[in-house]
Amino acid sequence: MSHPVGSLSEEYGSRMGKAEDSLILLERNRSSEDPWEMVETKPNIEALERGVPGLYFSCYDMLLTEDARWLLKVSDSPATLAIPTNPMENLEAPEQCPIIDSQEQGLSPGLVGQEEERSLEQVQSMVVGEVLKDIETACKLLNITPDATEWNTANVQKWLLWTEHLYRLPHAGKAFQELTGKDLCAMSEEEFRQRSPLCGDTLHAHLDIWKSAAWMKERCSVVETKATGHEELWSEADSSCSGQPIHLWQFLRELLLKPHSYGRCIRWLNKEKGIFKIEDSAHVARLWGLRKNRPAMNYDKLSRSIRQYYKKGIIRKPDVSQRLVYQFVHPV
DNA sequence: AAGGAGGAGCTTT
DNA sequence: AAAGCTCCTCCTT
Repeated sequence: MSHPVGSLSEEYGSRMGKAEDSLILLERNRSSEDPWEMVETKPNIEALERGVPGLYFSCYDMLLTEDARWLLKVSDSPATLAIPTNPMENLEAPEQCPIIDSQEQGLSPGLVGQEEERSLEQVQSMVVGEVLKDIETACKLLNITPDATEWNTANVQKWLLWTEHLYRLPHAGKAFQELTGKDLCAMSEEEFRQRSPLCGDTLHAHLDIWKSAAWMKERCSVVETKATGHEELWSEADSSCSGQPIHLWQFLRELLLKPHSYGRCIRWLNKEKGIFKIEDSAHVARLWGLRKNRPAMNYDKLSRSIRQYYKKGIIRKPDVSQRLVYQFVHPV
């Protein structure tokens, strides 16, 4: 079977080939519903309304197909364009999105072949870039390392919770209790299935992708960083790497820093004055809960914590108080 | 119904 | 001890 990622690079062909099977398996198992309310199809639709002749898609969604070449043939199909987006962080600004042009450009047959090859390569490097980026985001959010072999039992549970949450899998954490990342990595797909008949294979596939990503990071992070333009990949300059537990206000700042990923749930109203609005309170609370490993987190509790900042002079209500709008006392 | 203010006791680090 | 978490009451939008 011809897979999009398989021929990506001879260097890590076999490794990625494995991950690629995992990705396809994931697609088969994934619910057709958008697994993450945070990133809806809205941006795609907006893009369409603007008449952008490009495709915005996630690596996972792309791999749904048997062959990435379909991308060259679907630009006249709006239904295909409204692809449910990747749950994590795939919606780049349009200008940063690789755009796959279609035959609308009136290419000659020969050129079409070349273009296809080029586009395919483009797509492939994008797939890898997106996967790495998604994992990086998950790591920051969960405060775990990308290398699964370094996970302790708590990290494993976090990862499980996260993956289950993303893909609406039944909770299987108990079946993997007491297991470290090393244990997990040593387990076969069959062993995964034994522990969790319902989603063991999916979890195993996901872990495989993480393993591949860690492998690739080690092997050719420089190349990939260049190729995908994601300079911040695996960067250390983040609060999640400082050792200290993250503060709520820092976490909110981080979300605000990434409007591409979180703009649908929290955004600046006035960045200069530090005024921001929580657009989706439940979602921000869920993210905070994930970050702090507090499954019972909700907006009621999160907002109580924000209100504690009033006395400390970190966050306040803006002069004209609005629902879900807060202001950093010391904007950067 | 959802959000906001703040008290109070508890937990985690 | 600090920083939240949790639960709660009362109030506002």
